[in-house]
Amino acid sequence: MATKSRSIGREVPRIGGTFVHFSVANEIGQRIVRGDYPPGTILPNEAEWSEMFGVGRSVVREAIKMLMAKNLLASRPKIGSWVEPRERWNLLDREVLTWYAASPERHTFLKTVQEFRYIIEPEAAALASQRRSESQMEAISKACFEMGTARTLSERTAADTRFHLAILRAAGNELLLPLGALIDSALEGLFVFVTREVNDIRHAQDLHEDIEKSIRLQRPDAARKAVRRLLANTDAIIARQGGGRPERGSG
Amino acid sequence: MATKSRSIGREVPRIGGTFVHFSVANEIGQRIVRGDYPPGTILPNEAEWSEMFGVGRSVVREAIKMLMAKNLLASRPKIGSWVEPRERWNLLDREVLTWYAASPERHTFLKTVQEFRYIIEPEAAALASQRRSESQMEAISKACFEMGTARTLSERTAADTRFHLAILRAAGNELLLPLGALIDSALEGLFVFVTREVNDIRHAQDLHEDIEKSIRLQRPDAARKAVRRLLANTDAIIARQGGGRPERGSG
DNA sequence: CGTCAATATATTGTCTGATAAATCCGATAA
DNA sequence: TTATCGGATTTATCAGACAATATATTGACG
Repeated sequence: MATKSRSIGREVPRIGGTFVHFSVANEIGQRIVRGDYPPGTILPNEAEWSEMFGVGRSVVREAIKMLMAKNLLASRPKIGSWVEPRERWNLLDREVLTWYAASPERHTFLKTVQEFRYIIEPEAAALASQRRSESQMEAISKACFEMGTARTLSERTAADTRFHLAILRAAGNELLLPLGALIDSALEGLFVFVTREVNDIRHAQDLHEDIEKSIRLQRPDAARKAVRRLLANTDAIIARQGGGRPERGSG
Repeated sequence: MATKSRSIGREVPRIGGTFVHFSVANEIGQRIVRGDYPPGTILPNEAEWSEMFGVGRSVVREAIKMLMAKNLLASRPKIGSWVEPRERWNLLDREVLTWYAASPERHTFLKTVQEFRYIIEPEAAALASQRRSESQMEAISKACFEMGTARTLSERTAADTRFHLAILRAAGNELLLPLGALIDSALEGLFVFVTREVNDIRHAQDLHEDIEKSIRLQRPDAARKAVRRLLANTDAIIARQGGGRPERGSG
């Protein structure tokens, strides 16, 4: 026997922490969202997963429980586990979003997220204009400033994320906070589209500063409109760079 | 010894299905959201939960994994499990919402949800006006009609929920679907406030029909405004009935 | 007496094996 | 043909063990 199970976890790519059940949940979750197992499909049973990944059954079970908590699947004795209909998925869950963003449908994902941002962010900015505390304003301004002085693209994206998150926070409605994950994955997904043209960067920065100013001056309506302009600009960049590649489905 | 563990599960109230780990997750999750264990608190360890609820350790672990998936807690060897900062909670998760709605802070919850609905629902209705298919329109109209003909209050609430859900669906953005849980718990929480006055019911029904009509006639702007009127009406009812009881915090 | 390193200890992480419960499916009988 | 019963499969749950890890204590050394 010897090193029978020493290769554990080599099969499944390690992700957060080094805990095996996380990796397993990640792997199975990703497969589901990616479409490997369409809704209604009966998944491999626990013993099969266990052997497939080279981990104990308890690990598989805990991973499955995590996915059940996100409504990606459900299970019953004698039946096994099956993928839930897409309607039931907790799409707004951070990890599910990440898996979606990494799936073949990432273009659809990006489009959907962008549209969703049009719903959320203008109102969030408007609320922030009315409610932001001084320290919240500072956080917003700081992130905006750091966007301008960032030296690398990823630094800029990080500051960009902080900026939008700070606005959500300042809006003073805690239900908005989980949507930070959304913006997070959106900006990350946008990364490839983002232009390096100096003029475009300058313009984008101006648009961000418009938002910052509106919130600072406590002008909800101006903030709303400024956010819409920023989103429209982003859409334009996506269309310009990614427009040549038609997606399957509704052309 | 004899019936040592025969009383299993009697300790913890059974909820969904009859599965013990669900009940345990429910109990612990509810306690956390309710505030029994404030963020940062180290929770009882697995052995203690196990004994406390009279269930096996694996059940406790699976329950904890479910709560970890909702970002309510995290854990490390030697440390134990601790409650995550509220900012990280997946507040938009169906079960978390349910626990929140049942907590002592349910009034705050209701206020927050109502405000959130102002952000989401007008835009959802506007999108639905533009995109609804015929069958989606049918679902909306049917729910609206059934609200009018409902004979009991709970029947009416059920139809009300179906109505708002159908609009979300018709909006054609899948990220909106998880928010159905939000509306669900909102209407359930509103139940106690809802008036039985015939005039009020008549008025509320008119407001719903305005929305239905706007979507049917594909008038986004009218739909948006109609939804805002409905929400304002709801707010007024809450204020009228619950206004006498001042909440702690910002009066 | 103070600082640093080794060690003890407590807790989760993981594995293994066994029993219980639930449900589907087929066989058997009316 | 139908209804009932039993077998088989899968998850649900329990139990006990060892591994990994991080805190806390303790001891040695300066």
